[in-house]
Amino acid sequence: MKDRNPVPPPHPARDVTEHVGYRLKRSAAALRGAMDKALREHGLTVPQYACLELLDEQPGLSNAELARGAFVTRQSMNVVLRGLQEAGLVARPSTTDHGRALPAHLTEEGRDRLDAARNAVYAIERQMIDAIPPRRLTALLADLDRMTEALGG
Amino acid sequence: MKDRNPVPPPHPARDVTEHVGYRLKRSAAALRGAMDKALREHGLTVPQYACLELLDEQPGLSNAELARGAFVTRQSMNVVLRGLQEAGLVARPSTTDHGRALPAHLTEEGRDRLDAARNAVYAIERQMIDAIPPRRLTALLADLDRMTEALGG
DNA sequence: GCTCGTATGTCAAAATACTGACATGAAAGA
DNA sequence: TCTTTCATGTCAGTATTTTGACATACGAGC
Repeated sequence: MKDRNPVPPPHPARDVTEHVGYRLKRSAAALRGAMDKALREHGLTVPQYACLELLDEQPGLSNAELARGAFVTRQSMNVVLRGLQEAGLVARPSTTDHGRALPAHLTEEGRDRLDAARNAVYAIERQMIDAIPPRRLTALLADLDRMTEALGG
Repeated sequence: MKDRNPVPPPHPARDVTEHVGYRLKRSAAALRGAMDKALREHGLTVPQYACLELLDEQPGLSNAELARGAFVTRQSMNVVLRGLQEAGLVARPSTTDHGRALPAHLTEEGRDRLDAARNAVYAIERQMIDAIPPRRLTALLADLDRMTEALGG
């Protein structure tokens, strides 16, 4: 019978639910759930919304760039992009004169749909912000960034 | 031609990458990626690891309880649980004398595998913790909790 | 010119997760 | 007791995401 190998926890915690990773995942899951629900009324999924938002800010992004911006693989974003094109929200040329990357951009309808959905998403963002002391918002963002960078994200 | 409907952002931000939701998702994605990579060497997926960790701490949890603890649906956890049972890491009675919930528990091999994988996961946890000022760790956890609760998570 | 390395778009297949649905078991209330 | 309500386990189907692979296109270095 082998002995168990008790690993000292990274910080004082009585159980896994007190670990940073667990809390982070829980918050992300709550956010995802709230966004799923809110965006469903606008006929959009979370990756679709993320794609529209990125394109609104940076028209001409390629599929690979959108994938990195939305934290999914190129292949997943490709599927998302096809759906958005089929829905008439995004347009993309079939060829390009330089390189392989095909620059995507929003259509008029895409912008309208994004504007409508943004209200719902911003309401969620506000819920999160209002839940924490205003003084700590910048610190929170900075800490999230530091963790992300430490993980090579 | 319709006018666009500019929605005032929830807090001063030049672009979406400065929104709380975006940062949160990015951190969670980085964590997920790091855990995926680390756990692959131990032949485990993230949901599988989460399941083992929950069962180590609370033996006898049912499928539904594990699902809630790992932030997935009952159906998804059912697949995970089947895989772990097939791999001999988890055991579950086929019947029970009271109720429908079937209490799961780790096997000897399951505990060994968990102990091995925990080292890798704790190293990641430590990377995150070391990246932020020690004084802010408690505040960070509290803020994450407040956001989660605000979102009904 | 040529090769090597890197980045991109896309196809195919598998893995993973979800929604919808149904039957079972237990607790609470009329 | 009977009914209602709720939680659970599980099946089926669908949707989503990932891994693996390949061809293409550019730039750096020789």
